[in-house]
Amino acid sequence: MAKDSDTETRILNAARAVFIRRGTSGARMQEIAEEAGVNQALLHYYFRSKERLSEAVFSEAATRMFPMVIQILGSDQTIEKKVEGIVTTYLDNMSRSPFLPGYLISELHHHPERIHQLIRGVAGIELSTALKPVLDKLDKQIATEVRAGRMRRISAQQFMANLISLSVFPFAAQPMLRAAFGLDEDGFSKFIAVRKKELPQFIMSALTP
Amino acid sequence: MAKDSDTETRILNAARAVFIRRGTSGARMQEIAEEAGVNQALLHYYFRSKERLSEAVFSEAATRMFPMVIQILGSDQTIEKKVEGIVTTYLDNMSRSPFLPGYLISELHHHPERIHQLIRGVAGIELSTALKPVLDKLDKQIATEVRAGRMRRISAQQFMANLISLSVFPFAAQPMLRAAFGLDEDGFSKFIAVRKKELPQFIMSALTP
DNA sequence: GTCTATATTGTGATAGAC
DNA sequence: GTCTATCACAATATAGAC
Repeated sequence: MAKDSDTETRILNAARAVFIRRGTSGARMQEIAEEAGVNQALLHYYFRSKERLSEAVFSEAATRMFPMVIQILGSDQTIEKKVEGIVTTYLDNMSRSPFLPGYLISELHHHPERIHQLIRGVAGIELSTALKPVLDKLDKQIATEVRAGRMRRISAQQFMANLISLSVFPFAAQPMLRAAFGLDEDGFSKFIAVRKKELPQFIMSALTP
Repeated sequence: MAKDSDTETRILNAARAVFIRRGTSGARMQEIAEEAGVNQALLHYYFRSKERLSEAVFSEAATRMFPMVIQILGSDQTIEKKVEGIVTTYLDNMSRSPFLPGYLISELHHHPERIHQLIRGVAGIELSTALKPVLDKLDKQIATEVRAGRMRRISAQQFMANLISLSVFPFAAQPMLRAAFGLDEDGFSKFIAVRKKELPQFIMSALTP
């Protein structure tokens, strides 16, 4: 039911913006209150503490990041479709939320214990438990392709790490890349657009014997 | 001359550990003082403020990260040697400082203005200015290879982004990868060792027609 | 150079009126 | 549900003795 201008929703929206911008330690309840257009006491009325509010934001962010790769890599598509699916899905998603990767890396770097909070919120199980069958299935699929001479040997782990690295890192390192290449916001978007077109070919070419 | 147990050096070492672990906002002067085995007042005696101390740590970290790629990609080696050089250098360096990428991404994400501090400390010039001739030269080198039929077309920017993504991202996302793959510290090291061997082949295969 | 106070401000959280 | 006022403590920074 909750209208988009519900006080609780407005607070959560403001919290998301501030936590992602400042990080959990750098965020101030006062700034969140201002951005939500309410006073600081209301934040505690709805979320009890800064800690709980930050957990709500983190869980939501993690949920937007992790299920996709599991769903796509665990599907019954060809390797080529999976590569395209990961690249397209992540580049599109991250283009809409370009600060998500940096925020998640930052949070997990400074609060590694939060990793246990991952996925559990969305599927009720541990991340590695959810991923295990996906990796096993992918290893088998790759083995079949290798035997048919259509693919070079690579473990599902390394395969997945390469896909995510190539798709997500440019967003996580966006400030560095922009400074290094001298790109403004629009230039960076174009850089990503090129990537979206070329990355699947690049990866498939690396996988083909 | 400065002995390794100089008070100033001990403070800087402690600051490096704490800032990298907690981030600039999360770090506490008290924790740094404890880790250095001195009291809080001495931190201000040597570095005047938390801000300045954090700048010292950040500059040092940035300097350990960025010059390598410029040096290697700007050299006169073959593309293959450059790929090998980047992968080996970064994987070795990051293995020794596995928290560096996460720290730098985190800092630059929450304090993007710090980007201007980059490189200037080491070469006295802007990052993009230092990189421009390197990218131009690399573009020419790639064009030559393409004309000779030895390489697929790719821009120096995308080429460099791919190299760094594949080499650095796994360290930046270390907490996620370890949770996802169920790896302990040793398991992660082995994962990186495999990467060091396979990544150059993977990349060269992607670049070859 | 190094220490022990201490000043001063910032910040999460709560009490209580409306 | 929402506000103002305020508490309690954390954290940076400084003064001044040794």
